[in-house]
Amino acid sequence: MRVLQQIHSYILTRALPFSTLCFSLSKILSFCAISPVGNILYAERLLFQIPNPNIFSWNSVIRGFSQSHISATTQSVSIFKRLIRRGHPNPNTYTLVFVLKTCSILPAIQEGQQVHARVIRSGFSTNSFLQSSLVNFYAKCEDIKCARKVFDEIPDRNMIAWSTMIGGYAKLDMFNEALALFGEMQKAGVVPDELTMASVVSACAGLGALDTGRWVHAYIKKQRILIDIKLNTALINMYAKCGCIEKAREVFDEMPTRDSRTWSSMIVGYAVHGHADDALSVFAGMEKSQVKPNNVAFLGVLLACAHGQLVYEGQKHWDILLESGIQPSMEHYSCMVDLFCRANLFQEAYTFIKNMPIDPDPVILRTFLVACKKNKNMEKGESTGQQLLKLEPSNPENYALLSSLYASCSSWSKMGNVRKQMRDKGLKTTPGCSSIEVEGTLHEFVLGDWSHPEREEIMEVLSDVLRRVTAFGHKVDVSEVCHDVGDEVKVEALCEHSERLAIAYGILKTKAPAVIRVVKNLRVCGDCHEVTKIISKIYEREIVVRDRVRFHRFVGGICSCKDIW
DNA sequence: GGGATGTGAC
Repeated sequence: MRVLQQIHSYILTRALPFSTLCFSLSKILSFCAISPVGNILYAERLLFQIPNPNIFSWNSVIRGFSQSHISATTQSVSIFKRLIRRGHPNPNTYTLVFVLKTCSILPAIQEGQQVHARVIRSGFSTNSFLQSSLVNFYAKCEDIKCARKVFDEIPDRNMIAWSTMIGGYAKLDMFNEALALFGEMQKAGVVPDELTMASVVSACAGLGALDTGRWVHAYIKKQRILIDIKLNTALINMYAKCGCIEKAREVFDEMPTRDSRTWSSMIVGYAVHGHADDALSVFAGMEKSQVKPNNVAFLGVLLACAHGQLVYEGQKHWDILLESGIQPSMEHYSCMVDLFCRANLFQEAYTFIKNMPIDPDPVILRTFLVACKKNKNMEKGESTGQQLLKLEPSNPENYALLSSLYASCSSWSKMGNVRKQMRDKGLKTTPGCSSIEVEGTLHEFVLGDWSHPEREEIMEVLSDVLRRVTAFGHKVDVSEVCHDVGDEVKVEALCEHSERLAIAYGILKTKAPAVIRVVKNLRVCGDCHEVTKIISKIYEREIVVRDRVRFHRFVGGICSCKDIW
C-alpha cells in the first residue's frame, strides 16, 4: 500500500499526460480497492482526483466497496448512483455485476430492481454473469418467485445459474424445491460443483432425509467432487440432523482441517442428541487446536449442559464465554435459563433472569413459566404469564402454558378464564408431531389424533413400554394436559408425547437389531434421550430421536420439562 | 484489466 502511494505521488510530481495518468491511476485503484476499508477510501479519493475516470476505475471502487466490511457496503451503491448521475462513462456488465452483488448483500431491493431494468435496457440480458447475479439478487431479497422467473427465462443455464437457484431455495427453507431442482439439473446433464452440493446437502439436512442425504454423499464421492471444509461441515450437519451422529463424527474425524463452523456443527450435533459429555470434549478439543470458539460453539456447549443437567459445567462455560469477549446473545441467556430450569434450580433461574442486562424474550419467559408450573409458584408464574400475553397476545402457546400453571395450582376459574380468552380470540395450539420412516413410508403421529389404522397395536406396545420402563427403575412422571370438552373444562392426566407414539410404532414394526429414527417437530427434552437409552436396551433396538425445533422457534421452552415418559 | 453459486443456531 505504501509503495502504491509513493508511485501515486511520483505520477503527480512528474505531471504525466492525462491519458497515462488515468491508466496508471486505474491500475493503482484496482490494487487499492481490495479490503481493508482504509485502502478503499484511499481508492475512492483517487477516483475523484482523475479528471475523466474510465469505467475500469469506477468498477474497481464499486467492487472494492462491495467486498469490504459490511458497514462500507452502501458506499458501493452510492458511487454507482454518482456514476449514473454523471452520465458517462456508461456502466458495463462488470459494473452491474458488482452493484447487484452489493444489492444482494445489503439487501437493497429497489436499487437492485433498477439495475435489473438497466440490464434489459442495455441489452445485457444474455450475459450469463448478469443472469446468475440477478437470480442471486432476487433470492437473497427473499423474492424467490422473481428469482425463479429470471432463472426460467435463461435459455442456456450454466452450472452457476443452477447452483444459485438451488442455493436460493435451500436458504429459504424450501428444501423440497431445492432437491427437485437438483434433480432437474441432473436431467439437464449439468455437472454440479462443491458449492451446489453444499446447498443440496443442507436441503437434505433440513428435511431430515437421511436416505437422500446418504445417496448425495455417495454421489459426491462418485463424481469426485472436491469435498472442502464447507461441504464437509454441511455433511456433518446433515448426518447430525438426520439422527446419524456417529456418521457425523466419522466425517468430522476424517477432516484434515476444521474451522470454527466445523467444530460448532459437531458440538451442536452432540448437544441436540443429548450427548453432553461428547459435546464438552469436542469443545475442549476446539480450544486445544486453537480454533477460537464462536458464538454458536458456546451456544452448543450451553445447550448440551442444559440437556445433560450439567449445571457446574454450564456455569463454567458461561464464565469462559464472558471472558472470551463475545457478547452473549438472547439465545445464550436462553440456554442458561433452560439449564437452571431443567435442573430445577428455580431461584437461580429467577435471579439470572432478573440480572440480565437485556429484557428477556418470550422464549426465556416460557421456559421460566414451565418451571413456575412445576414448582407450583403461582405468584411468579402469573406475572410471567401476564408479561407473555402482553408481549405476544396472539401466540396460543402462551395461553396454554398460563392455563396449565393455573391447573397445577388448582385455580380452575382462572384457568377457565384464560381458556376462554384463547377461544374468543380464535387461537388454537399446534399439537406435537413426530414422524418415523418404516420401509420407505413416512408415518406421522400428531398428538391427539388417533386415526392411525394400527392404533390398538400401538397402544399395546405403549403400555408395555411404560410398564417395562417403570420396572427398569425409571421414575415415570405424568404431565397434566388440559382438555376442552365442549364448554366444560376438564383436566385429564395424560402422558402423551408424539415421539413416544412414533417409537412404539417403530418397535411394533421392526425386529431387533433395527435402528429406529424418529424426527420430532418440537424440542426434544434432555430426559427423553436418557429414557430412550433404556428402551433401546430393553427392546434391543437402537433408537435415535432428533428434533426439528428450528422450524418451530415459537414454541421454545414448552418442552422444558423432565416428564417426557 | 475486473465478474455470478455453498456450510453452524436456543
